[in-house]
Amino acid sequence: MPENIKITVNDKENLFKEGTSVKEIFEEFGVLSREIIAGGCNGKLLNLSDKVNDSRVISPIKSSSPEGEEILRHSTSHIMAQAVKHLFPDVKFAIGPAIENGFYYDFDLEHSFVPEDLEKIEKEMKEIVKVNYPFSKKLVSKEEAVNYFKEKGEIYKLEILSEIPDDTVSMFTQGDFTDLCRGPHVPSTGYLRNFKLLSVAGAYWRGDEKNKMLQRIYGAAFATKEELKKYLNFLEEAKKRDHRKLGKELDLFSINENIGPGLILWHPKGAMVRKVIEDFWKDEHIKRGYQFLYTPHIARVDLWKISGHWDFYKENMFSPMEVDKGQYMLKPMNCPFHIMVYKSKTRSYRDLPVRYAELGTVYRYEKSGVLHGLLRVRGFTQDDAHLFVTPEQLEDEIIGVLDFTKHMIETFGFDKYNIYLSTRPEKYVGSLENWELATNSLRIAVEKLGLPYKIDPGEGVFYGPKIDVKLVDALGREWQGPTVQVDFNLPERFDVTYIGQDGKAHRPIMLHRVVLGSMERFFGTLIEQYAGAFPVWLAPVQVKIIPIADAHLDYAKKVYNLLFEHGIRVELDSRSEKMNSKVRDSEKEKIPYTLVLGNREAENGTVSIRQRKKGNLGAVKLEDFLTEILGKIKNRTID
RNA sequence: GCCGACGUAGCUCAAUCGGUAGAGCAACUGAUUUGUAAUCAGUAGGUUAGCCGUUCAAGUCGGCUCGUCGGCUCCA
Repeated sequence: MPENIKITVNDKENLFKEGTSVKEIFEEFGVLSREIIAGGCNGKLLNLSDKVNDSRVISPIKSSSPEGEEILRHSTSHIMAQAVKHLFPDVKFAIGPAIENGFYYDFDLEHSFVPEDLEKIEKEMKEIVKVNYPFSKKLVSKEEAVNYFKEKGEIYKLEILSEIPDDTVSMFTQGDFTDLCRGPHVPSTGYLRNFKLLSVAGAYWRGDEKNKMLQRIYGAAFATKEELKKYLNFLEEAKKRDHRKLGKELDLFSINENIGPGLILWHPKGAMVRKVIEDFWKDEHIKRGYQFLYTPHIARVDLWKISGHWDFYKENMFSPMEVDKGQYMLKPMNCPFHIMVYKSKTRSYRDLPVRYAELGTVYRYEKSGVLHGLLRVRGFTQDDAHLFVTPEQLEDEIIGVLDFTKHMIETFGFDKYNIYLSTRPEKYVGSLENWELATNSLRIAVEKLGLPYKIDPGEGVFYGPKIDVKLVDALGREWQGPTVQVDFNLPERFDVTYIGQDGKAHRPIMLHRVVLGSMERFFGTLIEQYAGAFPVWLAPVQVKIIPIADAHLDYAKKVYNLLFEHGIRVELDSRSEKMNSKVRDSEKEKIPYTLVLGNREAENGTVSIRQRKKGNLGAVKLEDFLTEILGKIKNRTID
């Protein structure tokens, strides 16, 4: 006969039936963790499925497993809510989930939180931790919960409750604070020690801009002090990689108030990097059978009416300008222009696929609050191309584009990016058959190339399925970069055709694609990828020559001329400064190679190489250095 | 666009209770000629984002505008 056995949970003795699983015990208390340690059993880890047959003290480990962290973070959001309630009794609560690296909670409160409030809240949270309130779970009827929150005036909780279909709901209480919550939670507030409140931001209730804007407090929370420290350190390091900061420090680009927000000035150094990228981009396009176009920046409103942009995209376009009684608009896209080139004569199936590429500068009126350095701007140059293909060619062309994209990402050394395949949304144009064909082609292409991807179901644009590559910035935020999009819409609108073997007109399928995204966004993520220390082939200045004294200027000029003649981007620092000072400047400019030249070098025909971050590497023959650096440039070596 | 914070010399920052806007670096001039991350001295640099207001007096307090930052929303 199974007997009741005593098990200590949350410092209280409880009776359980023999053979109860660890999972059941924790569910009872609303406490769950993947790895569970049982104190009193020699520190042996118990699995959730283990049965308990003797008296034990059970508590969840402070786990760094994903589930454990989520529970920890969610629990931390509860004690933040409790702390806020203590300090601001009028507060109304919305939601407070765990997120990557931490948590947030949305509050409705008259008073606007200021940074000092975060400190106070954090202090109060530490008090709550100190008291070590147990988290206790209680199942109540929905009606009971409604009454509870109605009395407290918690309108947001009531709204959530009204959407829960179940008859019973669970409530979690720690100390004087009770929240509607599915759980699970850690056993008690004492488990939550490694957290930090980071920022306060506005957020619409339910993420809908028609709703009231609430105040959201973000925090970080980890299982261990080390992990929290590591994360806070990461945030500090990320600030140093910020392309906006580096753009200023390295004199790459600027944005001028008088010119306008979101409009980029490329300074000489930034423009040089862009030139290198563009040259490479163009060469690769020629290799892959593309033809280049140049098209205007403005077009009559009529064009945008045909394309549909006037009806569906107007709020994102700069206002029309009056010219000779007609209206012109800045282009937000290049596609209609490319279509017009295609349509400039009758096309045969023999001409297909047609691949038109252009570094096309477009202007989009982005809302002021979304602008972000180089990563979200109002004027930018897409490395655009449009392909006109037959249905039979679709798959091969998509593979070609994705292979191209992969080649670019690898050459530029990106190691952080995510690929998404977006499928048919509810509202769409084109035939189901074509959607099927295109979606499959995209899937086959991405799989053939061995690229890991995720599916975004229903997230495709109305005119066709697409694959997006999202580049990741220093803080881990995603920015859409390369993309290939199938378009069933524009060929219809513009009545694009080709004459088939049967002598009849057919509708080609159109592909839009960018392999970098835009020059601005790509450059921004590139700066963050390398923290401004570009590989030699991309560096705006590849070599800095530092003569030790004026006496060495002649030799320095000789070295300079030789490198310059070989197309190396070289600068000679002939200022009357100390060598140490010039070395420091060169290092701060993140120049890959610094050559220090004095008597020894001049006599032996050598150069003393100082490599970025590595320090002095000693002297080598000038010719040997030339060979090495030319090799690295040619191979686009990534250090 | 929305919520909040912020805006001082080219850059990084200071300026107590509202009482003459300062420093370092950079720039310029001169001296210095140096062996791997800052040579010394001097000079110049400002309508404190802009406008309006309160006040004897505004970088500082209030209002509006512009811009930036963090989010939200948006992102053909």
